[in-house]
Amino acid sequence: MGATKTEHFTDYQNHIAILAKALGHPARVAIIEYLMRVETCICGDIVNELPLAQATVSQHLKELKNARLIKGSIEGNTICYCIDEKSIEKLFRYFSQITLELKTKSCC
Amino acid sequence: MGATKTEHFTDYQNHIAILAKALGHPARVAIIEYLMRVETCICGDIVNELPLAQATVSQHLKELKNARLIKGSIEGNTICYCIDEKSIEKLFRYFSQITLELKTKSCC
DNA sequence: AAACTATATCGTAATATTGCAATATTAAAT
DNA sequence: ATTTAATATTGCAATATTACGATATAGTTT
Repeated sequence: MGATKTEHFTDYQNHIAILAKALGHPARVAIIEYLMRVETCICGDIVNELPLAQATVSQHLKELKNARLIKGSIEGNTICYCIDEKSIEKLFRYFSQITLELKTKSCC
Repeated sequence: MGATKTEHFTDYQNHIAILAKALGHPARVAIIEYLMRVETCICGDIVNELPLAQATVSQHLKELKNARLIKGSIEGNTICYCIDEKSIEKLFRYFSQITLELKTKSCC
């Protein structure tokens, strides 16, 4: 007990859940927002932007990377992070579809 | 330590995180999908639809309700659940905006 | 090479989540 | 009033997440 029973759900359901879960923490939402705000992908500086210790930020970045919401490429001494369009687009399409279908329903 | 430091983030960031977190489990994604699939809002039957015990499903429904992703109205003996448009639309707008802004950036 | 900088990993404590059996609650049917 | 049904709550074990200090790693600068 205690662990999520992923095997009972479809790949699609699991993937949406993984993406959503990765955004299920305000620090990680803040990281995405920061990456949007800066011109292109930024090298470094994410730690200074957040009210959390360096180790904690690094951990949050790792989770965003594992979910493929961001990409990081090593740029000499620093690491250049940016948003992974594909994942955001998948979420966009998901909520877009639900929003659209909801319009055809007469509900509560 | 251990608890999320919500106070350091904006209301908006916290709200997006709460909505995303609620969808951060495949069972809850499956519930949303089921509510989409059926004609209007459905009374009952959600438990039979999922590969989890009744108590577990009830808990997942509670979390979706707390995040305001679904609404439940008592209908005599059963409960009528349906998706809360406003929350889905907020997520739609969020990812819509990111997708749009990403197009204006030349990145990785 | 030694010092410095940026980021990752380890270890660990506090807290949260997941899942379920058992039990409670509430309304409907008999 | 009892029984039946649908759903919620409680209690608990297993597991995951959050946060951070300390330490490791790897590239840069001197």
